Amino acid sequence: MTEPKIQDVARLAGVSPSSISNFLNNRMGQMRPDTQAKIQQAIEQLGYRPNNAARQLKTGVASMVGLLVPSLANQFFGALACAVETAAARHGCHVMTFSTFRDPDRERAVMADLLAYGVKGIVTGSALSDTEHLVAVTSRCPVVAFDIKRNDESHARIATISMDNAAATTLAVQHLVTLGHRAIALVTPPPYTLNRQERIRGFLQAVGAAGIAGELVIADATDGPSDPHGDTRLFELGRSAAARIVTAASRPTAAIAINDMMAIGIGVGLKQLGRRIPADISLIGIDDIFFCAAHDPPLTTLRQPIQAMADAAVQRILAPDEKPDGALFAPELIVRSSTATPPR
Amino acid sequence: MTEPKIQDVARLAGVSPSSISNFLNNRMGQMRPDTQAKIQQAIEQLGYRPNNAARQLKTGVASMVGLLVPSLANQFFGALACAVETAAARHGCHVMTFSTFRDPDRERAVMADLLAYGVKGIVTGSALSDTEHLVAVTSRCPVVAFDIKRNDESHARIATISMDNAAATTLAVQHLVTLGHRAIALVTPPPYTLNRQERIRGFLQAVGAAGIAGELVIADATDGPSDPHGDTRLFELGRSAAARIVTAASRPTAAIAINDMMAIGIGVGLKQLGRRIPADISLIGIDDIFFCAAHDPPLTTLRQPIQAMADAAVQRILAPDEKPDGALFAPELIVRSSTATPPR
DNA sequence: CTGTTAGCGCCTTCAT
DNA sequence: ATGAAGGCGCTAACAG
Repeated sequence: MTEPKIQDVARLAGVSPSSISNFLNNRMGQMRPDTQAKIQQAIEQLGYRPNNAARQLKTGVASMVGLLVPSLANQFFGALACAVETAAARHGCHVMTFSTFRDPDRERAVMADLLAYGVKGIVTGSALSDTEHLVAVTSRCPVVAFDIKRNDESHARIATISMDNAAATTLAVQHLVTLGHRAIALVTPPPYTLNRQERIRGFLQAVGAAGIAGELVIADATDGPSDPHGDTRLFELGRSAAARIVTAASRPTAAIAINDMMAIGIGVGLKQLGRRIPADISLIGIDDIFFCAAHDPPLTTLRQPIQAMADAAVQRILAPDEKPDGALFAPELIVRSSTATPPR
Repeated sequence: MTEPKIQDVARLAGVSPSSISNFLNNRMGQMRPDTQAKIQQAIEQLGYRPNNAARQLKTGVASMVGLLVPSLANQFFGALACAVETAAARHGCHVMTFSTFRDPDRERAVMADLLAYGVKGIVTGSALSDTEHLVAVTSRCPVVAFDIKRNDESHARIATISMDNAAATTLAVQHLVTLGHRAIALVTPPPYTLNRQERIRGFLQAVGAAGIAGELVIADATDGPSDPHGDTRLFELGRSAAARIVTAASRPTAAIAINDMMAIGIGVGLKQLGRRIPADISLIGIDDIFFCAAHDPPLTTLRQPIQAMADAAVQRILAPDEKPDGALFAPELIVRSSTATPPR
């Protein structure tokens, strides 16, 4: 239970602690090979590992970046966390992840915890419930946001990573139009976030450009069970929205969901209503979470390039001098089996 | 970018640093209320947060536990990470999570990283690819495993948290037998882990006790794409195993999958073969991941009490003196719509 | 090329 | 009830 320290290694190797330190930090510029060998052997013999706390205290920086997500139990954010971990590893960094459960107080608290750990920067995939507070954090370390509510001047110091949300819905509409659809619905929760607003804008624009009917279905259910993990709510919202798609005035033959979770809910709702997908109605999601492939039928979707986005987010923090890797990331249309030509 | 330190607070509050320290550690025994108030105000005014690295260096322990999972992109382990985070929070602890991607070298490396951070203990949900190494780690800090390959004497120092795996399959069989099934298949990858062996044992035993036919389908595909995230492989294995269920000599009218991911794959495969669930064949999974509810039809499953298990794992590390909270956790049968009476 | 030294920010006796 | 002092393990000058 008592770890060997740098002095123990130095003693065993017959050199001074600073040589060990140099060795550990790859400052081998002027070190004789035999010294290196001795050090290496002493380290292994003792099973020595440098104490991160001491190192951090001395250097002032941890080799950690912080990550905030609504919940790791949410498939999308689990995948995001995985991508961020991979991205950080490329820079020799570790990731400390916190779930906020969409609780503003908890969000504030874990931000403070992250700061106390001396993280090099914070990536947040959690909605910004308290903009003021987040902005304050930027004075302590770089902050990169994946989801942002507004995009005004107060966020100048918050870097934003985003897919081209308008392009996603535009591509979806174009795919559907090519298939022959003339009336399409977009199903979304209330557009509180910029992401959603952009998706709506892209939808409206594409539908207008194609000269077809666009039906906006805002699914809002305050009666649902509270949902700290963020999965259930969207799913349920989608399921209950299915009826509104079916009864919409413009008689849509296809539905675009604000994301895959909602699409899956819509799929279940539609089937309960006796509609077949895609024979009666086509369905498209956004994100490309794993279960799109397992859905019945496999779900056509617009894939978010999560790894590329995570790479960019981490790069903004750990290598801010490199060229900012693109502003908006392009969604990729993944055609599976939930879209087809409209009935009749 | 430069954090206030304890001295700054002391100066502003007009007291000594140690009073601040006492305040921070709730050693308020002899402190005058007005002093406390001054300190409190100074802290808020400066936005002061104690430096974790310094605290840890001094006290020797971090308030962190480590968590190893194959990948957070895997739904089950995302949920597990979430549960562990919640459990640790109850003890005022944070969690540092690493994905191993089932790479033994990486597993070793991140274990070492965790040790270097001075974690209080390590929870591993990753298969033990290198038992020797893990055992070595137990001399540095407590280790709790969720999934273990063997259970021999060498693991005496590794605490194990497990659902009663045999009970899960037994319950599944009993549920099916009650429904009227007389021939049941268990579909599993090769039983490399104790978990799987136990599930098989429970299955065989229950099937024998009921006097019905039990078909063991070992799905083994080395030709599949490598799958660092662990989702795809099981899904694909399930899908390709569907044909073997259908053609099995005992003509099973129901299938139990080793877990939900595989069950979902089996479901897709069965449908591709033209079989309806549950009309033609019943299907049961194990775990109760979120998508069971979204599956078509909603999947009957044996729920793992993840939160209770996470609580127990964390307790073993952070409060080892309390009574060990049960050895085996009971699975809970969640009946949805994928099971019904057999055809004819 | 390697050893010596002086803290990093905090906590913990021990005095006061 | 509060202040002073030493050191946790490591790194980064600077000596030698």
